[in-house]
Amino acid sequence: MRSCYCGQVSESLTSQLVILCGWVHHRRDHGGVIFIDLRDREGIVQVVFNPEQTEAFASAERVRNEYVLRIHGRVRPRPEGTENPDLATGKIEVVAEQVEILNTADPLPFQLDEHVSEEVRLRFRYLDLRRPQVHARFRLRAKVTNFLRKFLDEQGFLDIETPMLTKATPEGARDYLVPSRTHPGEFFALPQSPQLFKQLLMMAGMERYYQIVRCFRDEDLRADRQPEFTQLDIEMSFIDEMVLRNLMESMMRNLFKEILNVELPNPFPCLTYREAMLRYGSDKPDLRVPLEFIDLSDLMKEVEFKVFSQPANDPDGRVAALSIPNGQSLSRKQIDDYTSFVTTYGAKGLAYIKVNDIQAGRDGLQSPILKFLPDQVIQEILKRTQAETGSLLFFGAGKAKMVNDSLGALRLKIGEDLKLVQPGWKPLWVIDFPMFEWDDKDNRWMALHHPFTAPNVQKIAEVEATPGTCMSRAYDMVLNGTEIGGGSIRIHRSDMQSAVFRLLGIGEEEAREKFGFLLDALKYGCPPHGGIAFGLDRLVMLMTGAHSIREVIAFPKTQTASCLLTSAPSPANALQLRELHIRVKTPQAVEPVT
RNA sequence: GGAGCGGUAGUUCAGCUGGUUAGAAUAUUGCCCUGUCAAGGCAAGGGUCGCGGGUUCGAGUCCCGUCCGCUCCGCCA
Repeated sequence: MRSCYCGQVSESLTSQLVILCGWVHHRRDHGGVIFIDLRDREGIVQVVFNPEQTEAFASAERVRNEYVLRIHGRVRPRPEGTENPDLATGKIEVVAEQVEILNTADPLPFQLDEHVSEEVRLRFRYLDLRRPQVHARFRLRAKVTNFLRKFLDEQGFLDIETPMLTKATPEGARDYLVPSRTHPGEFFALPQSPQLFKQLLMMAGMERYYQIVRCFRDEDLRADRQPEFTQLDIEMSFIDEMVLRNLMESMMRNLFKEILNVELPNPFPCLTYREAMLRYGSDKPDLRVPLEFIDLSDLMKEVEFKVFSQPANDPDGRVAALSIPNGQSLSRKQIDDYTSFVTTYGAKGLAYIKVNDIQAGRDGLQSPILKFLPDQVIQEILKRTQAETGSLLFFGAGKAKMVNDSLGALRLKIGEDLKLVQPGWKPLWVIDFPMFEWDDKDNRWMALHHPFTAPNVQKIAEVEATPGTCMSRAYDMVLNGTEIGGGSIRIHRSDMQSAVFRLLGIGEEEAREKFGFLLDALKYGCPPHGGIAFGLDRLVMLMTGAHSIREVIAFPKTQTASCLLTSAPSPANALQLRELHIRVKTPQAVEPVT
């Protein structure tokens, strides 16, 4: 049907006959000569229609934007002075001899080269996807998955599929449920991840498994969270965390080298969870922002200023500062804006000190909290923060979680606002996560990672004695402030697994019911194993410079988890519901919860 | 569940402290035009101001509710 792609017509084809297929990108009708920019997957080429070619010219007059054409034409260099350096094919043009209109097109709801709202883009996603820039992201995504498959295959990993219709899990995210027709009143769950299946594959002796697999979580959406998303899921037997991390680093380094021609560091820097929280207030720090927390908790224990002294003396409290070089130039209004920004993270306010003149001591400082702090404390603050004339110090005080959340978010926002974000790629590992986190709401321990993560101690008694300080063998890979992967060495002994379930408040009976198959499998010769899962959408988002994973998912959902293209979800008809043994209570019919 | 921003022509937007017939650009349609490449010129058509209610002599504009989109908090082992 075609002899070559539009985007690949080059000078080497000069005076040859080509057959092109594609869409009318633009049409310029000069009355006596008509130009059509013909677009296909590989690019755009200019086709010229002269009146001498009567039939072709007549067709070209009828043609409109986005008509689908098949063109026979001859390649020739453009006349001198009419080359277009902005076009890859700009040195040549194709003189049309025959045109076939393969299809007409109604005027598009929007023009492909104009800015258009995401709402309209998603409703007409198939048109949005025609745009070359949008196209490019999916081409890159395909190259990424192809590279990953090749790499893992060469490393001896087996690509094995796991069920989409599976069992609901307690803990973790809300499940998407699928009613069973053959088992009235019972439901499958779509997998939040193939976690247990990949562990079972290790117990099955597969040793190295990977899968590029869709996962489902029925939670609220964000720019980097969709209800269905894709993981690169990996599991290995007879390894420890260093083997796995080294291999995964190597995979990432090779990926970035091959796809983006970028050299990632070797090895990746590695931070403990504790250090990451201390220095950045985040377990996924963006190392491109050259600002760090300065801890002041010890300094504030004795001050009379309760806002600082109280958290300083609270074991769960924290006082920390963020020093902004040249932050003095921030206006009162900007500081007010940052204050209301941190209140969304639970902060009561945002104390600050402007350093107008570092030489002038207290007189060189400007701050509403100055009067509450003794000279010696002020001197120590200035010393620790390495403040200079022009610096602005922000303070966070309160529960450690709140200080970390608010100051951590402020660090990123200021980094962006003041253009402090360094260009490039900053990957790192975060390790030594706590095994458990106390949940005040439910009054119980929660697994920070998931309940199958191995503690970094051998003895069950040790875990049970010190759940609050016990570390896990989990690791996260972070890139430019985004968590792109996480995993762990797993528990491979049933007694340890039972103990962890117990600590999490999962009783014997519930553990049997929900995870009986896992506990059984652990008894029949389970190898030590561990793995990791990467958020493929997030990874590709970063690699393409997109600001949302929706940009790298062909047909994404909106924030309320609906599809503007297909109008899913939609009501089921009565017959379907009857077969599934389901009766729907419409929202109006639901009795108010008392 | 909560906070913020937005919703006006097919599209992207403007529309001031409420006041004639709601504008621009672009797209569309017609005519003119032989070297453009976001072609150009002339002309025309195109509006449930998201939806519902309220205030007012009068509402795109003010108030209340609601729906939709986006960002964030909660949530996401």
